[in-house]
Amino acid sequence: MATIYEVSKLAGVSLATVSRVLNKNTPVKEETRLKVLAAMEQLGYQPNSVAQSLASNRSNSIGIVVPELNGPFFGTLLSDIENQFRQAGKHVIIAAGHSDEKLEQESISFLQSRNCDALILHVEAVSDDYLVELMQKKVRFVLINRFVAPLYDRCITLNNQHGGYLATRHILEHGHTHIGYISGPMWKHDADQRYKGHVRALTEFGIEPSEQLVYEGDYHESSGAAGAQVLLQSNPSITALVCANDEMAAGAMTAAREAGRTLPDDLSIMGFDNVNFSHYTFPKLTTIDYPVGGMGEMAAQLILKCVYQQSVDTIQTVFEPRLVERDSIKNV
Amino acid sequence: MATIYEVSKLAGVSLATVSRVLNKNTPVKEETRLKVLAAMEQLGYQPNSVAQSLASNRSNSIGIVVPELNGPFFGTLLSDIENQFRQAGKHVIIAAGHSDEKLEQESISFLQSRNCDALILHVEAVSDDYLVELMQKKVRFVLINRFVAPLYDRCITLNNQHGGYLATRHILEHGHTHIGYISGPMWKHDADQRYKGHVRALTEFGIEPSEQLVYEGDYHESSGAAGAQVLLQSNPSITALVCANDEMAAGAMTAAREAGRTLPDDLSIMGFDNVNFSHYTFPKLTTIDYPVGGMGEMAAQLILKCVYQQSVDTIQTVFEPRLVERDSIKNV
DNA sequence: TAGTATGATGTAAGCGCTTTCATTTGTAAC
DNA sequence: GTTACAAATGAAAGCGCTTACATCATACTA
Repeated sequence: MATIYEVSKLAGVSLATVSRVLNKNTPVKEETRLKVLAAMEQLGYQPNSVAQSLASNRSNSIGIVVPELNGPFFGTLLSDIENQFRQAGKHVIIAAGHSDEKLEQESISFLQSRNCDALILHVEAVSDDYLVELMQKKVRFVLINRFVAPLYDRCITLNNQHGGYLATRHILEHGHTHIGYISGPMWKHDADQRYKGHVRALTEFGIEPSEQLVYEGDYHESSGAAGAQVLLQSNPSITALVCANDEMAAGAMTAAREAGRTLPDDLSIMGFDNVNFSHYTFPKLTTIDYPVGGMGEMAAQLILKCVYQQSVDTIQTVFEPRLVERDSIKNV
Repeated sequence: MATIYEVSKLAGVSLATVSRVLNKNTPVKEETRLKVLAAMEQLGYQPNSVAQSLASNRSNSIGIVVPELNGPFFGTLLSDIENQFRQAGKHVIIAAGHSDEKLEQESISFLQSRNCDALILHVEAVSDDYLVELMQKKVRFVLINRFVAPLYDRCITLNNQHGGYLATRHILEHGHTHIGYISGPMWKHDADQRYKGHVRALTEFGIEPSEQLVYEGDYHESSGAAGAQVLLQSNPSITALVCANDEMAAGAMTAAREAGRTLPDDLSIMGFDNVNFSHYTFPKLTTIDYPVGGMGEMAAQLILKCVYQQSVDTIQTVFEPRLVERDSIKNV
């Protein structure tokens, strides 16, 4: 592999000049520039990004922590983030946090030791204090799907409560009054907010929220199935089930059918997230769209702006969910 | 951030000694080792991986090119690869090739410029010759889901033909004789092989393969729907549909229902891949399991062995598909 | 006791770049 | 032809580490 030194020799200029045409940060006479470019071409020169990083103290890499790498939700997120950065000549390093405090912290320090210029964090188990400390240590990062007040300007969030509200309101508008709710783990902020939205909608329609009608799941398919089974058995009068995400909704569909219900006629089911498989279910799932893609892009933009000083379009930090009507909801 | 220099000063030893306790590659007296470790602890020392890379000419990073970052298939692949490397203290840099020759090449040289120690490639558009050239340039890489003869020892493949055979044989064993086939893009090696397996099974059962019964899709859901629509309309006697992947099978289900068929009674549907949403469909999809996870792990192992000289369990390069019976196939 | 092998540690030269500061060159004003 | 100033370029010092080689202490052999 040719180095900058060989290029400089061939072009008859100094190292510094080659570096300058590379970085375009200092004017170089057009004539010399062309000589240098020709030399690079001839040698098939490729800058060594590791040496660049060491010398400039910038790695042009962004670390990302997400709970899981697989799963429809994070795939989309990663894909959109990668896209943005790729266009800017940056690259992403990805680590999985598995919703575990220790693993999340490990992932973060792993990425820091990799000299990432910035981090994008979708973390759930780590405390707010830990994140605030991180900021105080001058670590540059953006938070996705989490709001921490002292970090308000680096949080990209979804209005989860409004999403939960929209979901249940839609069901109520179809005349349902006996509505089961399968929540996510309540210690997760988004699960809590979605549930709050659900309660708000019920209240607005004059229905008393009841603990009997709530099952706390873990966002996985199997807990959706378990939840549906439990709720339908103990409350046979239920005509609709609101699930805090699509995976659990899919599980609930299976369990509901096994409990003898015909979908959607005997039971309406609502999802949340609008992940890419949600129209593979039968009946096709009515759900709340979570604009993951947009949020990922926005996180990338925020970093491009704050860390790399690039000018970007307006920054938006709060995103709004949207109802996606398909076939899983029927009038009661 | 503390450097190795400060650690050496505090511990009262030389730079080299600190480096040695860090790398564990040269014996250091236990007593000194402890002194050094204590100094590191006290300073909160974290090695600078960029400097390490530059000095050692190893970046401890592995580049991965996949067609897409989202999608159930690649999510699983990435997840398993990341896991393996993470445990070994390596990290992965991911790029999307989008099944496009130019983009795939760009991704590869992007990762090379990032000084990856090795690459894992799931590429489809780039030519065999290009890959052979890459090998000749001493680029270290492993190929997933692709066989190129001169690179035989670095290809991790699935026996796609056998998978295609298993799929169709299973349908035939259920008494079907009018079987439609929705293939992937025939220029892709796996699509071609799966189809060959299909034909082999038909022949074995004494059925003449007919072009009328084949629709060439693109592996996406929509083409599965289109394929089902076309085939069922032009060949109403079809009682089973074999799809070259699960996405298209999901699309086919929707279209079949729209064409008035009841599933699985009026029409049996077979998938391929066993992606994670395949049991969200209704009826749950019978399919061919593609052991992505295992293959990703194996690719990682191969690199750990050849590039990082770690001893690993046996290396397996050809994987076998396996039938997964669910509910989408009925006797005719 | 001298001689030699062995293990532990130190010295210093890079790895391939960026960047500060100094120098040279070119241009315009006098 | 000088002088003054700006633009272009060069020289060289790092960035934080690894590693070949040199050195030194220690233990063992004869």
